[in-house]
Amino acid sequence: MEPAFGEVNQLGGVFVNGRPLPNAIRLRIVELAQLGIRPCDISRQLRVSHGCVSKILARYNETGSILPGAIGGSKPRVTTPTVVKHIRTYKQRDPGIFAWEIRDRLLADGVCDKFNLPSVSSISRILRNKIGNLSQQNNYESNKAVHHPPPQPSLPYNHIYSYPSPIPAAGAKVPTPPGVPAIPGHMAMHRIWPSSHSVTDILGIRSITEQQISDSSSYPSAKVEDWSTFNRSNFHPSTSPVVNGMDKAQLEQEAKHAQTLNGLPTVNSFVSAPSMAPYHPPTQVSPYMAYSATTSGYVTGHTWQHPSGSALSPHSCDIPASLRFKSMLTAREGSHPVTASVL
DNA sequence: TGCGTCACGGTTGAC
DNA sequence: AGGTCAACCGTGACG
Repeated sequence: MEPAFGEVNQLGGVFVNGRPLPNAIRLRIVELAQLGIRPCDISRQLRVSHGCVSKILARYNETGSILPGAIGGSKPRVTTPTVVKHIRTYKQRDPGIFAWEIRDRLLADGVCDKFNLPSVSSISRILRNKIGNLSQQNNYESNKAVHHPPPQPSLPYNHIYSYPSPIPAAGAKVPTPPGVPAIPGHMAMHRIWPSSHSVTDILGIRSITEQQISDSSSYPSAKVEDWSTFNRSNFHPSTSPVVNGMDKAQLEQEAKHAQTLNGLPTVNSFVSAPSMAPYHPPTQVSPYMAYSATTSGYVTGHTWQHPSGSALSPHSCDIPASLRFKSMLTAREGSHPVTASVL
């Protein structure tokens, strides 16, 4: 259940306890760091605790990914994809087979050893939940030739826990698991600064804005995690109306939200925490929406609406910070066209 | 003052 | 269906 309220940290930034920061913020942290902004300044500017900034940067340096890790779930201890596949095979060959027989077979065939042999109840659960009864299985068999892709190849189950496709500083590669769409570049960004010299680009706003459309994660919550979540749940892109692991309708809706925002970049629209009503969503809008991980999204949006009517902007920058930052950029980059969107 | 680290309270999702 | 557990999260405090 998503919390109805965000919390405000010591810096005045809004966060949701237990949930990752929105991608836009994470991305921005990395971008600012790449500009040479000190972590402490990033922390103040984005109103994110320095511990968090430190952690995100450290992770980025280590993995090349800005994404949070996969939250929740647990590693399959015994019911690995391979085991499931074998159980399915046994069941297909002998629909009347008992769970204990399957168990014996797994052991006899060397699929499992005595240490990772599933219990009879586990096998029953697999039969019930993952394989279904025989008639369903037969339907599956007959249908899959028409619509369904073949069962997923068994994957080493710890791939699930590997970082979702970090893009590696050195250009290397964490392979995208079969059946799993590659992570958009902005999610595991290249460590190459955009070539465009507009401040918008320098600030990464364009990439973030583009993210509005492709980034499911208005708030990473279920969204970002989807990159890993659908890994875990054997998501298969060709069997469901999803786009990159997102429900397409939801994606479109969120994209529409993003596009129908007022469009003002609001980097300067910070409302200090003390002036904020304790997160007062007008409706049952999730605070995640407020985070809408987009540059304009995380500063505007239909979400954190201050009772006075001004949009709240969790994690947005205050004016002095922005100006300070801008001057830093100017000094650093020389003169670049300053797009109005930033100011 | 800046930053790495860690305890804490929280969320999540497979089992 | 609901509890458990182990993963993750960001904050805040400490050194």
